[in-house]
Amino acid sequence: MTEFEKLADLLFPDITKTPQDLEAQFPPRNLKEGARVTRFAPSPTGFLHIGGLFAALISKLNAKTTGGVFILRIEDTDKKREITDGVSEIIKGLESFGVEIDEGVVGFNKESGAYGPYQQSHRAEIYHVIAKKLVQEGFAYPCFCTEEDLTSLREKQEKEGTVIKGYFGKWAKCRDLSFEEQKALIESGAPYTLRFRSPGKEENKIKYDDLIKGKIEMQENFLDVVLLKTDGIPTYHFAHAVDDHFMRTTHVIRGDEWVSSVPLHIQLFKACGFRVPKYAHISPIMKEENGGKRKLSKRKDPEAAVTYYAKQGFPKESVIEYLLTLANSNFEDWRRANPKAAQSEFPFNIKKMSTSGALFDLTKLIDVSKNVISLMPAEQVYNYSCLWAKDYDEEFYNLLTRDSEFSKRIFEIDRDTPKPRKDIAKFSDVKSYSEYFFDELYNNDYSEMPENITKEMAVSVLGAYINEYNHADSKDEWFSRMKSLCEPLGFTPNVKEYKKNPEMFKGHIGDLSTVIRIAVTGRRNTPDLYSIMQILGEDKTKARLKKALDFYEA
RNA sequence: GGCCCGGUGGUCAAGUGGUUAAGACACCGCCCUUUCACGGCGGUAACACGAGUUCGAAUCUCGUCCGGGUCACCA
Repeated sequence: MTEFEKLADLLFPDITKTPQDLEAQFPPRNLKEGARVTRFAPSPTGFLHIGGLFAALISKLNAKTTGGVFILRIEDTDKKREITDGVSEIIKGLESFGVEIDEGVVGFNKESGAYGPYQQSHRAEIYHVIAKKLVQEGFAYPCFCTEEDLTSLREKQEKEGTVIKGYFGKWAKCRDLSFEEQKALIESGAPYTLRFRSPGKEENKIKYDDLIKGKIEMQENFLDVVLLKTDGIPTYHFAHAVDDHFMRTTHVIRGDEWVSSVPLHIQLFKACGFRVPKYAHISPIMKEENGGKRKLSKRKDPEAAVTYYAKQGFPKESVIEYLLTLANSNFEDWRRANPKAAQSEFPFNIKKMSTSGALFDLTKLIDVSKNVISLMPAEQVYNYSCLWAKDYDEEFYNLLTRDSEFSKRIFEIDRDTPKPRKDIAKFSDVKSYSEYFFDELYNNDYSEMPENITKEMAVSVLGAYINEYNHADSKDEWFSRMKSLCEPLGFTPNVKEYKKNPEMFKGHIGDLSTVIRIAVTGRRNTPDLYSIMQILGEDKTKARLKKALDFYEA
């Protein structure tokens, strides 16, 4: 028995399983050639970042387009960061954007799949089996340095001006402790971490091919990083290697803050005897702040949280649609060619992802969202609006649902046409878009009336129109009637004619309809007036016209 | 500071030695039009800088500058 093996037994007396047992327990997946296994592995902070959603989406797409598997794993190795039920928040977030989890943590205390547990806090034994093997092979050793030791080490390195800081070479005090020293310390009950005995050399370079960033050459890792913390829980690096190996992840897709640890990760996979997965590092979504770019921040930027979009009333389809435009620049071309195709049909290609971080563009999101909503059937817009209002504007919710048939007709205006209107970008826009349909919200003081329309004009137009109004008119009849009203009142039905000789008329058909429009809706700008009056109904329309007439006559 | 990545209009971006340097959003103008929206047409606006290599550089090389990331018993 070598001293490494003796040390391993001393460190992990209870571990009897072997790496081979784990290999057998978590065998290679039986998937078709080219199928990718991806995963999203957040820590349960109870906060789903838009960048996290983005990474999850990309991972999901990669699995889906190749017939693979998308896993949700929870990285809860840091108790300090964890909050109560942060897991549900993440699952809910993913679900509410339609990013479906194939395997892993699928609900509160619920897992599905044969490669679990999927929550790192439940995988202690698995990590220890591999840690033991590393010790046996000399790839890991116990380190008894305290936090104070490490702080003073850093200070010394600072003072000496060492270019590279960290635990390595002559600084790695515990790396070359003799077995007797280690044994004595362990038996004395001294706390220790387990460190990687890096086989790397400072002067070596390694190369790897990132699916997004391309070929990258970096210095080899030679730092003896911590694998297991004092409490026996693994650090991210170690957990990453063990989990992604035994979950048989083929493609690790994550934020690009990780590229600098790739050399470490590759080394770790190799030391463990694992096959190195493919890496794809996604650039973060940024925000502009006084001329500079910075990552969207959880603390400072409300739009960093995925819940922000729900609060604003952006449909999930819009957020995903926007994210897809950022992900693959040919998405918009595809969308133009396939306006009604489901997002899932887009042939996503991870190699087409941009290598640098995009600024989040709310204006673009709004545009994308208007398009998305304009193509939804009225019923769906109505349902979504109700869902939103129920949570964020109860009063409006009550109005919307009071007479659902009536409300739905509002959304039908100019909808199923080749050129649908694009008034609504988010459901919080619906109230102001539709308020004049509801007496409770309609509060007309006629202040919108343009200045060129005098009181006398308003009175004559309204007076004549009320007499002529016929609710049974078809749209064409209705408009003809408006036109025929023009001449007796000194208006012209022909706008061009008016523009040629403005002095000959009091106004044109547009001015006339403006008077009616403001009387009925209180606005200068609305969708098709005929539709509005039809929806409002004869009584209400007439009452509003009459009320306006009274106002101008007074 | 070391290491890594990146810099094409305000934003997202095509582009891999020869292009009038695409397209989308935003902005402006015109047209359509009963208003608005939609739609159509047009416009303003970009290869960070400096040296090379080459007949020829946004594209290749080097340097400079700027931006981002990372250097924990956090992920």
